[in-house]
Amino acid sequence: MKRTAMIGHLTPAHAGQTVTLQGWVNRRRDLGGLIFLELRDRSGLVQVQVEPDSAAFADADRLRAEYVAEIEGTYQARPESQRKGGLADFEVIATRVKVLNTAKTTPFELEKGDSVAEDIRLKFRYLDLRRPEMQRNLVLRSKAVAAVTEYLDREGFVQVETPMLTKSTPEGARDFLVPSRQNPGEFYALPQSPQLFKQMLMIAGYDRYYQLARCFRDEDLRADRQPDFTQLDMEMSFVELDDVLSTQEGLMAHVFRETTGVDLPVPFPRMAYMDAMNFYGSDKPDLRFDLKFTDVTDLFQGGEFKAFAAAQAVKVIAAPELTRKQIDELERIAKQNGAGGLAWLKRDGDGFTGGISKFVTAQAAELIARTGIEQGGTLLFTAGEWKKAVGALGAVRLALRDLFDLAAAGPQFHISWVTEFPQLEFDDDSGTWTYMHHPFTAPHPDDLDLFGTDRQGEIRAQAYDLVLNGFEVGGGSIRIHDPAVQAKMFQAIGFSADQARDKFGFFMDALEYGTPPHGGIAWGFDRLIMVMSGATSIREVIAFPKNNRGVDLMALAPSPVEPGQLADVGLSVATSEN
RNA sequence: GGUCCGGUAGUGUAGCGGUUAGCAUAUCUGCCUGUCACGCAGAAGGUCGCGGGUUCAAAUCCCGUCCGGACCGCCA
Repeated sequence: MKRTAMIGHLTPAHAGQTVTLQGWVNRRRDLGGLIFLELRDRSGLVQVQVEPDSAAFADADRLRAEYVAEIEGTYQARPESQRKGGLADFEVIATRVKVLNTAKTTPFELEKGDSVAEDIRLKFRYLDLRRPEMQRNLVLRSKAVAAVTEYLDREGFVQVETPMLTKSTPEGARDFLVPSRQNPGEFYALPQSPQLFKQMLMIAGYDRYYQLARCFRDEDLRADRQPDFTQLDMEMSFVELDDVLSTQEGLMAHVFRETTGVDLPVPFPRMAYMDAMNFYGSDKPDLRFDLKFTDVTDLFQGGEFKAFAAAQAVKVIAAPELTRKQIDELERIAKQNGAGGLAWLKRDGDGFTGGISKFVTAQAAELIARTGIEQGGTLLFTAGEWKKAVGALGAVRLALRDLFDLAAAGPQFHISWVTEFPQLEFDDDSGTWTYMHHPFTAPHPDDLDLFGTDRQGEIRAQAYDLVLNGFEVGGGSIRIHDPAVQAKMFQAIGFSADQARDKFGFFMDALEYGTPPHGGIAWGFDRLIMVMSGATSIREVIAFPKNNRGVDLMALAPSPVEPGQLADVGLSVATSEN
C-alpha cells in the first residue's frame, strides 16, 4: 500500500515528512499559477498546494470535485501569515499528483447535502454517505456496536444468531412472507423479533444471550420506523426484574460513555405507566422538560359545561401565553390525536378570559391554585374518554415543546424506565382482551388471581420500556416460565389450547422441559443511534434505508420479478382490479 | 385507509393571473502565485411534476393524478 497515513491521522509530528495520501478532491481553488486542493478521506481533510513549476501541476490541473487522487508531498507548516489554527496550520506541498479516477459532476453538492431533498440523497446514497455528517453517524453506530459487544462479552453474554427464514407468528405486526420453492404453497416469514428463539436459548441453558438482530415488520413507515430494522436483543436466565434493569443501566451507561462521552446517571428513574399517561399523556414521555398535566375531572362533573360534565377525564396543561393562531394549531394537533377539541382559557387577574371562560367562573380560583397558571398564561384542556384525553394532550405537550424549545433547557439526554404496564388491554374493535406487550410477558405474581375476573385489566405486567428523550428505545419483560401461567394468559386473550398449539406448538412443548425463570429486553438500535446522533430521522443512521413508502430509491426495490421466478415458487400475481 | 405540507435549470430557492421565468451555487471557457465558500469576466443550462379545466392570457386560480415529506390509523 502506497498510502502512508489517513488524512485525519496526520499530526504536527509529521511536519517535514514526505507523505502519500489518497482520497477524494473535496474542493479545488485554482489561482491560475497556483492550485490549492482539499483532499478528503473519511478521517479528515487536508489542503494540498501545487506549485506551477512542480511535476504535479499538469495532473493537479485535471482534478475536479470528487475525482480520486493520490498525492505525494511534504507535510509542513503553512507560512506564518496563512495559519488558521490547529491542523489548518499545516498543508501538503505536492511533489506528485496521480489521478486515480475521474468523476462525473455530482447530482448535488456534497457540502450542501443537509439542505438537499432527501429523495435525491437516497437515490445517490453512495455520494450522500461520503459526507462527513453521514460518516460520523455510521461510525458512531459502529462504535456503539463495539461498546455493546465488549460490555456484554465481559458480562458473560453469548452471541447467538437466530434464523431469518422462520415461521409466521401473530406477534402483532404484519409478516413479510417468503414463498418456499421446495414446499409449494407454503411460506416462511421473516422474523418480527427473535422472541421465541431467545426464550428457547434460555431453556437450552445459555443463561445470557445477545444478538444484533435484523427484524422485519410489514407496517407503514415513519421518521423513526423502517420495515427492516436492527434490534439489540438480549435475554437472561435466573433473573428478576431488578436484575435485568440494573444490567441494562450498566450497559447503556457504558455505551453512552464510550461513544458520546456522556455520563448517564444510574440507576435510571422509573415511572409507572399510569403516571406516565396521567401526567404526560404518553407511555414514552419526553422528560427533558416537565410540563405535567393537572387532573380537573372532579371540578366539572355534572356541571353546566356539557363537554366536561360527563367526561371520564378532564386534563389541563399550563402553557405560556398563546396567540389565537397558535391555539388553533394546537387544537388541530389535539383533534388529530383523538380529542374532540381543545378548550382554552387565558389567565386574567383572578379569573379567565377567552375560550370557555364563561363556563368556569365557579372553578376559576381552584383552577389557578391547582395549575399555578401565570398571568397571561393559557390553560389547555382535553376531556372525554381517559385514554383519548391524555393522549391528545400529550401530543399538545410535545407541540408546546417544539414551539417554545422547552427541551433545550433540560439535559441533552434523559433516559428513564416506564414500568407497570397493564398485562391486558381491551380492544374495542374486536371486543376482546389482548396482550399489551406480547403473550409471553409474565404478569406480576400478586395479580395472578385477577385472570378471568372483571378486574383483569388491572393485572400489572412485569414489562418495562426504556425511554430516551421521548423515544422508546427499548422494551422487554420478565417472561412466563410456568406452563400453567402461560395457559392462563392464552385463555385470557381468547386463544384456545388448540390455537396456541398451532401457532407456538414448539414453544409450548419446550416450556415443559425445565424452563428457568428468565427475562430480557430488546433495544431499537437504529432509533437509539438516531437520538444519540441528534438526527431527526432514523434514515440518517441507516446506510441504505427505505423511504416513506418502503422503496429503496437507489436499488429500486421492491420490483417485479421474472415470470419464471414466480413459477419456481408456485405463485402468480393476481391482476389488481380498481 | 385518512389529514396536512411541498414539487420552478444539476442543486437550493424567488416569482403566486400579463416577466425575455429572477437569484445563488454547481458546470464549461478565459484571466489570476497564498487561496481556504478564492476572486473577476463570460457562456451554457427550464416540457415551472403530469393531465384536464377556468380565462383574451396560467408557473400562478380550480379539479384530478403522480411523486416526496410529517403525522393519524397500523406498528413495541
